[in-house]
Amino acid sequence: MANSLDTIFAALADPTRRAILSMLLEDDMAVTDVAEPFEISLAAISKHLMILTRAGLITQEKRGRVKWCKLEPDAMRNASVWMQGFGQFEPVNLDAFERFLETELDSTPE
Amino acid sequence: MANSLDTIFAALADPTRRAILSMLLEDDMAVTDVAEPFEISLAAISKHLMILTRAGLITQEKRGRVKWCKLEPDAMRNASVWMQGFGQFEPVNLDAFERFLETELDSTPE
DNA sequence: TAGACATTCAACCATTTGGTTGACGATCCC
DNA sequence: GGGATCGTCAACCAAATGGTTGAATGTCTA
Repeated sequence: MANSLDTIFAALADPTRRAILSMLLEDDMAVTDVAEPFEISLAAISKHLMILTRAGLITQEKRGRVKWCKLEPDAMRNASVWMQGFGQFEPVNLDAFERFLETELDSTPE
Repeated sequence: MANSLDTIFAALADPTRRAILSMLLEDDMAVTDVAEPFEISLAAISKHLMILTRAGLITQEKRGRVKWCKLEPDAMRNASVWMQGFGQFEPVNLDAFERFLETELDSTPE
């Protein structure tokens, strides 16, 4: 299930993947260009991009032989909102909150 | 290094650990009481609590033979701030959450 | 003091993760 | 057509993860 808190937080737990997200904040990028600043193999980057895609944090679109990677900032919103639950509001039922986020995801257009 | 984004996000990626954090939102708890609702062993819970502690998300204080677990909501701030850098997701829609709670009450008889 | 309780430690296991390399399927362009 | 480029796949590896069980440690209490 894409966009679950599990996959989003797991995707964010890796520094390489967070760096990729930061790069994509500037602009959409081809896979090869994403890989350029890193010292690991292209295949490894490709795997990282898969994980980010499964988490819904980016989308990939192939045009010709180039696959373009695009940041999807909204995906982080659920995780962000979940985290806001700690500290900001008064004791709230976070289980209910998690269910709320799930139903919200189902109903979010696009 | 406690409180790094790596350890915080990795700690949050597990549903058991998120559930524990939610429980601690209500009140401080002893390890045994934390473990009670889960079906895994006490040792496994102890490990989860270690991970949450290393991430700085909780603290543990031993009084007598009981070790009390306490939520540290501030620790999430670093991660939260990092995430805010991505996109302008709207602030938490508390109204929507309240409506959700109402419909949930209607649909889940007790 | 002996037992019960609270918690961790140690050893172990299966699965996942993050990386490698080499081969492969597309696609562009000369 | 044929070579270069883009990206993934497959097989493999080491290390980390999440779980188990049983023994050990420390503390309370009858």
